[in-house]
Amino acid sequence: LKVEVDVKSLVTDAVLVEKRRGQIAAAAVELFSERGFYRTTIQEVARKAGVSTGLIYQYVHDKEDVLLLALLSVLDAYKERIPAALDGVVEPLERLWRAVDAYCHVVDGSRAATVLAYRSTKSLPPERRELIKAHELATNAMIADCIRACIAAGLFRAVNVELATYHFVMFAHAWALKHWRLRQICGLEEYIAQGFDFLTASLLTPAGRRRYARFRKVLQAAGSRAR
Amino acid sequence: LKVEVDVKSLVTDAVLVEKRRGQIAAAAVELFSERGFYRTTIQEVARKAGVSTGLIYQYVHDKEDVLLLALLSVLDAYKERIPAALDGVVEPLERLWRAVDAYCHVVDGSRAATVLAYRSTKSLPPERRELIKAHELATNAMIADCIRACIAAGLFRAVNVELATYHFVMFAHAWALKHWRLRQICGLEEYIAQGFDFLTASLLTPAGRRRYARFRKVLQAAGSRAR
Amino acid sequence: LKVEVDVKSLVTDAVLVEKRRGQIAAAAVELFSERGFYRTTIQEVARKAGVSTGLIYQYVHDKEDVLLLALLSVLDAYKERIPAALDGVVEPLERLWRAVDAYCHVVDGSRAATVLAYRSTKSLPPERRELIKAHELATNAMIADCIRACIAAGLFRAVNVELATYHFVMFAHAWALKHWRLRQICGLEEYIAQGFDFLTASLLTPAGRRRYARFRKVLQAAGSRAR
Amino acid sequence: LKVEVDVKSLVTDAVLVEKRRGQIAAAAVELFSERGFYRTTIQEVARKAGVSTGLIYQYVHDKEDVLLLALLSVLDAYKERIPAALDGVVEPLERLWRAVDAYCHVVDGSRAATVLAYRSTKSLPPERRELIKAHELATNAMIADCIRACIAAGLFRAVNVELATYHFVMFAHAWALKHWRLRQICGLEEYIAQGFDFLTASLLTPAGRRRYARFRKVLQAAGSRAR
DNA sequence: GATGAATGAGGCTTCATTCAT
DNA sequence: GATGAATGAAGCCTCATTCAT
Repeated sequence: LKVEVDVKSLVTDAVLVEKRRGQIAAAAVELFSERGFYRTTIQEVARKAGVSTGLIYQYVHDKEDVLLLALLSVLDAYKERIPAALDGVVEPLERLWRAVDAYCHVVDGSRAATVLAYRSTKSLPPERRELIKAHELATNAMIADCIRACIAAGLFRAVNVELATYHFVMFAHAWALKHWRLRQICGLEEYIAQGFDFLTASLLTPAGRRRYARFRKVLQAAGSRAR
Repeated sequence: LKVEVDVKSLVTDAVLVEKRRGQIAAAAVELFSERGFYRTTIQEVARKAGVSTGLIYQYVHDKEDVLLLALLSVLDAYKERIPAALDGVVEPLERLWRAVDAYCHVVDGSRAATVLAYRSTKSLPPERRELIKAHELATNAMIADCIRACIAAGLFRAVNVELATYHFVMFAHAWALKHWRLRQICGLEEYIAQGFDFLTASLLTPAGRRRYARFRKVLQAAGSRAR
Repeated sequence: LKVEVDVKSLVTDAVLVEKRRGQIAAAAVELFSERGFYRTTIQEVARKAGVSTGLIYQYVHDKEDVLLLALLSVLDAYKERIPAALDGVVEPLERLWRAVDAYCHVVDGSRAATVLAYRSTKSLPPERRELIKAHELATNAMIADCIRACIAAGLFRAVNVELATYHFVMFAHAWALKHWRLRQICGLEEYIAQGFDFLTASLLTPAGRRRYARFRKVLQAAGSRAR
Repeated sequence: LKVEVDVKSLVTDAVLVEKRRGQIAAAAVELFSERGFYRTTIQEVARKAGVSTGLIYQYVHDKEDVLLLALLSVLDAYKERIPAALDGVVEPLERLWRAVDAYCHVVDGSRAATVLAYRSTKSLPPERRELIKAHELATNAMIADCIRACIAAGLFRAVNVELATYHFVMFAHAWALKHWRLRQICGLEEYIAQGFDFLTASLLTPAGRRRYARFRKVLQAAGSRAR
């Protein structure tokens, strides 16, 4: 858990701070996701984290800071998993696919936390909220970069990249936000495959289309192998 | 405000109930949107609604019921505006466009309320939550029907309709959910136009494409006329 | 209890506000005097006042506001009793004596509260503290006026009136502040008589001295009659 | 810092105990004076004293014991400074003047601490409180002795010595207690001079008056020399 | 039907004190 | 002897809900 913010702590030992905040954030994500921020008490977070109530306030200023810690720990997952998924992949279209695939899998892995972000970001004071937005933009940029590369390679039309990015982002988030319905329609892999097809169809140039056609089999084969 | 649920009221006069609930819901939407459900007190709702605290509990059982009232009043807007936008339009593609356009405008008209729905639906007890979901599905169905009509008319490919619908729905919601960023990129009309183009490109058959090409000018002309 | 300050209240009925604040202040004076401000809980104040905890916060913003109410209610006693004691008395020396006598009796009547003022004024936020100081100055002014009249009548030397006033004021307060020792030395009446003699001896002109000599008997006779 | 009480310490080395308690008391006086006893935390005292939280509890049993230490360290100042000021002076009137002058200067040197004593003594458990009272009586006795000497020398009337003492004591304390107002009226030296004049005028016999008249110049000359 | 004062349970937060290192 | 992280009881304050008028 890398928290770049100065959620001030009374404790000096940096390693310990890291460890405790990790515990607290993990417990908070779980409880806040389940019950929501306001329905969860600090006592419950403490109990689940296996520490005392007072301890939390040595590592955090506010209950709201606990929320911040929780949200950041979720966002950090994106920052780690997407680059990891892209590692070593050079072909632009494949990179985009990997990024979107990773994104959706992270979302799937912590659907409740994703929903939590939508529910609770507004519960933060403006300054904290900005931090969350910055993280989101950073994540989006990873998708946007892939799209830009596809355009540069002549595979995609020259669209407004950021708007296109939001289609992909909302598509990933929807898996969590509308999971209550989507899960009745299809599984995650199919959701990703169909969605990627759908969103990509708008973007592909004729050249891109040819490349994609060849590609798909490989990708899907890779997909089925991986799972 | 048509609340089909039995939010039990101590008052018998149906007309009065309707009126009071309208007042309460309107005040609640405003306050909940601004401050969130938990940060808003019933006393504040009462003050804004211009009634006494006690009165609210004669028309509602719970604070959660006030939330339900608020959310339903928002959802009702869709139920009214989308059909209204379709009224008298027969051409399938135009119907879809009108529906999406109306959807986005409703969202834009009460962005805060849309965000509220995402934030607060989970604060409802399961039973109430189902009600909200049902409303959402009903709204989605209006979009889905338009898509189905396009498919039937040979303008769209035979895709999974509900998945396609969600792309449109999320696109509309995104205008509220990500407004903090999107507004920096483009205005609402351009957002709708570009987004409709984008999502539609995936669906159009060659025949549909021709029709759409002709169509666009008309639609946009209509758009610029309307606004 | 006249509280000229805007300790804001959520309750609108002015009469009720007056009544409730009276209850709260009375309970607070008693408990704070006994146990001190910090050792007394709001719950205890509520119980003693015969109201619920929450009720207090409809008439007061803070626990500190309760302290303010308590202190002001004490200070108000001076504002009422001293003028009352002077009512109808014209002879300057007698007026001073009456004022000091009344002052000391008020202090004696609520010794604990007087000590409370010394203990707790600093617990108030600066703005509130100023209010208390203003009240104190107003009370002092009543003594000072009497001294000034004696000077004008040629009974007292022309000393620095305010410094002289403080000798009288501290003398009265000492009865409460050092009561643990003073009560072992003499009773209140003797304390007042000796103290007045003592402080007055410094001030009297020869003319004043003659007048005082005649006076004393009358005053003391009045004193013994009254008690 | 000589603490004659058995504030029990876990540490045996008497010199170390002395040193540590000195540190703690000094820090406590400063913080308690500023913020008050209850608003100051032990952690703050520890930080200001440059030691760890836990260490304090090796030299003190209670937070209340820290207060006791603090109050005693203040009272000790009187015990040292007043005798020092009297050293070598034999003339009774001068001795009284020196004692009062020293008293007022000590008060002035730690006005906040003087106020602290008035605010916080009641926060001590009765047994501890007695200790403080004993110290105060001891200090008073130094003044009382001077007064008694003046009476014995025929310079003062035969008044109730202890009551007279309290006039001087309250006069000194008032400089701290009412400093917010007194400082606007005069400086310390003038306060002392005028006050001494005032209180003394009541006591002097004709013989004393003559002696005092001669004396005053010397005293004031000494005063202006010293400062 | 409407009012709004009153209730009191519940949660966040502080901080004196302890204890393992 | 010293440290400082950890504990958890306690208190202020909020606010959903009730009920007498």
